[in-house]
Amino acid sequence: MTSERRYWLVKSELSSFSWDDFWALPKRVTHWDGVRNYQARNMLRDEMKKGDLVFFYHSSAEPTAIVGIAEVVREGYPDATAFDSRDSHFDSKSKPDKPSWFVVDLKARKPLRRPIALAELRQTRGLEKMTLLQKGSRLSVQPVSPGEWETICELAEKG
DNA sequence: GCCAACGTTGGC
DNA sequence: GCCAACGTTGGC
Repeated sequence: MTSERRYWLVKSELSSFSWDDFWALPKRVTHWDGVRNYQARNMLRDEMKKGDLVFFYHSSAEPTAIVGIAEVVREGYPDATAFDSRDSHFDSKSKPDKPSWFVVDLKARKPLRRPIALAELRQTRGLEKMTLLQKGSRLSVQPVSPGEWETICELAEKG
């Protein structure tokens, strides 16, 4: 292995796919499908590598928070929901021989000892540059720096 | 290529 | 439910 493990954060609306839903899946593995943003697509397709670790974040929740840690277990491959006309994420412009959208497989590894709410992240020194905290940041897949990762894990451990 | 209109995200 | 911020679309 020449490359360092990298870190990411994915958002999910509490009501559509929660950490508990994730944890209850067979093998705790899911396809991270339905992403329809090119910046996020590029990360799913090109950058997220097997073994990378991923914070799982609840949006539209009370409170919004990072709640668990997942791992990339399969690297980018075409998003089948884009090919299915009955699926809400169907995209007629995406063809199996020239797919527009990609997924990775994620496996739920462990819940944080306690959820870390957005408000707490905002108050934490060292996280000022975190993508999640930038004004207007809406990316549903985003990079997390090693320093940010460590800071947040320590916060969760402190209890 | 510009940019107004529109749809979506997501915190509050 | 509101609305600011953002990305995409499409007329010109």
